[in-house]
This record gives sequence, C-alpha cells and structure tokens, in this order.
Amino acid sequence: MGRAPCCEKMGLKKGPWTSEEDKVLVAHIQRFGHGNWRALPKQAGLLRCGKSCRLRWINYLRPDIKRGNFSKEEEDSIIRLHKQLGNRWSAIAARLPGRTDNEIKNVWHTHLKKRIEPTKDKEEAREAPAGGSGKKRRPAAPATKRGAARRAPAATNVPAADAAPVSPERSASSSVTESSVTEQGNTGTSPGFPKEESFTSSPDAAEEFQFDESFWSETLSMPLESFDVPMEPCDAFGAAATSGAADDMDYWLRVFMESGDVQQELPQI
DNA sequence: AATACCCTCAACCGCACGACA
DNA sequence: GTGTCGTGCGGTTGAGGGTAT
Repeated sequence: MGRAPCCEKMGLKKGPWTSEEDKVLVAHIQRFGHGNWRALPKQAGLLRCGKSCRLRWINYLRPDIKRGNFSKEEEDSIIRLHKQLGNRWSAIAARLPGRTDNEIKNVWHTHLKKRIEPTKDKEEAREAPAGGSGKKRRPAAPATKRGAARRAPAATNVPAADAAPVSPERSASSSVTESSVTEQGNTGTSPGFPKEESFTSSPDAAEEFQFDESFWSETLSMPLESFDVPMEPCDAFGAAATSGAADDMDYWLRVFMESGDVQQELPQI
C-alpha cells in the first residue's frame, strides 16, 4: 500500500533547522500541543513537513531531553539492553529517560558497537580495506527485517515467528515521546543548540548554555496572542502522556519483569 | 599552514502499523 | 472489508568539525 509522501515536497524546507524555526515550533507546541503533526507546520507557519517537525521536537527540542555525553552507566545500560532488545532503539530509549532513540542509535554505531565487537570490526575493515577516498560510510548495521521486529499489536504478546533479536520485549516499544514526555517540569537542559558537554566546562560551553537558557525563557514567555491560529490551548505534552501511556508503561514493565529478561536493567521508569 | 582523512550527529527516507471513514 | 491518513520506527546519509599527516 504505497503511501503518498508525508508532505507535498514543493516549497517545504529541508535540512538543518534554524533557531528561528526552533522557536516557532517550540512555542507552538508549548501553547497548543502536537495533536496533529501533519497540520502543525501549517498552523505554526513553518515551511516544514510534519514529519520533520516531529523529529525535531522529539530528538532535539523536547524540554526533558538530557543532553551531553553519555555516562558510563548509560553506556553500559545501552549495551545490556541492546543485547536483550536488539536494534530496537525506541525500546532502549524508553529505559533511558531523557535520551532519544536517535541519540542512542548514534552512540551505538559510533562507540558502543566498536567496543563490544572489536574483532568483528577489524575483520570487516580488512574485507573492505580503506576502500576508497574521502568520507567513508561505516558499514551498515545488520539489516533487520523491517517491521518484523517492530511494534507488537496493542495489548498482544504474540512473539513473531521470525528471528528477531528478542521476542517478549518487542511490544515494549513505548515511544520516547510517550514515555518521557511527562517530565515537563524538567527543563534543566536546553534544546536546539549545541550540547553542553557534561564532562567539560569550557567557557565556550558555558556561553552556549547561557544562550540556551535565554532561548527557553524567551520562547516560553511569548504571548499567546502572537499566535493567530484559533486553537484550543492544551497541555503541550499531550494528555495521553499523563494517563494512558503511563498505564501502558506499567503494564509492559510488569510483562518484562515477569518475563525475567529485564530485571536489574530498569533503574527507573 | 595546508590538506586529507575520520568521526559525530542532526536530519532524511521509506516502511509498517493502528485508527478511522 | 478496504483504502487512506497520521504516526512511529529503524536505517541511512551527508555536512561540518576534529585530528592526523
């Protein structure tokens, strides 16, 4: 069932987000929530497709995102969870509050994979020796069958027949958005701008951080009247995040605990 | 100092799923 | 029952910064 592209490409901007766009998006979501990503860019006056807005929000602008380097504990958790869950980054992210699937995926491919598979990597490197000039793409991650290891049907626990890396956990893929979005008050770190390095504190970093803070205060203090879109104000983080999704998480948490796979690995949820 | 190479990460792409008409 | 829509997910790409030569 081929779906039309998520957006009519004409006229829509692609590529890196500007701070202006970030402000607009954040302000809009803070005021009106994101009930409909597809309609959001139009309502907010952004020349982006809804998908792009969603990604930007989830991976970068959400106030509860923890930025900065991964701690040793986090890295260890990722390794353990990856062992259990495979490339199910969203499920892994759900266990690491404040971290996004994209971020975890990046960390895995850039650091952790090498750490746990040094020999394998060497072999691959030998098979495909420097292979070329200039920028080289790293070898692709082992392809998992699309969809096969993906979300389970809601409230079912039927393991798929294929050889997905894990079976019982597959249904745990509460999205990052659902799982962590409730921590609205936790706006300690700031989105949309260079990460502050948690282990370095250069003056430059401090400067960036200052800017971040002002970004948020500025954004959050924007008057509602500056939006002429007649929408119902609502919780910027969506009502679902406060009740239904939390219940889901509890349910799946119980399932995992009972499955015996994920016991010590759940420091918090 | 200049250049080439490497690494990181934000963003894009395409597919699959659930909801709904 | 079927098709479409909206969303979520994992894989992949490429710009840009960092490092080595």
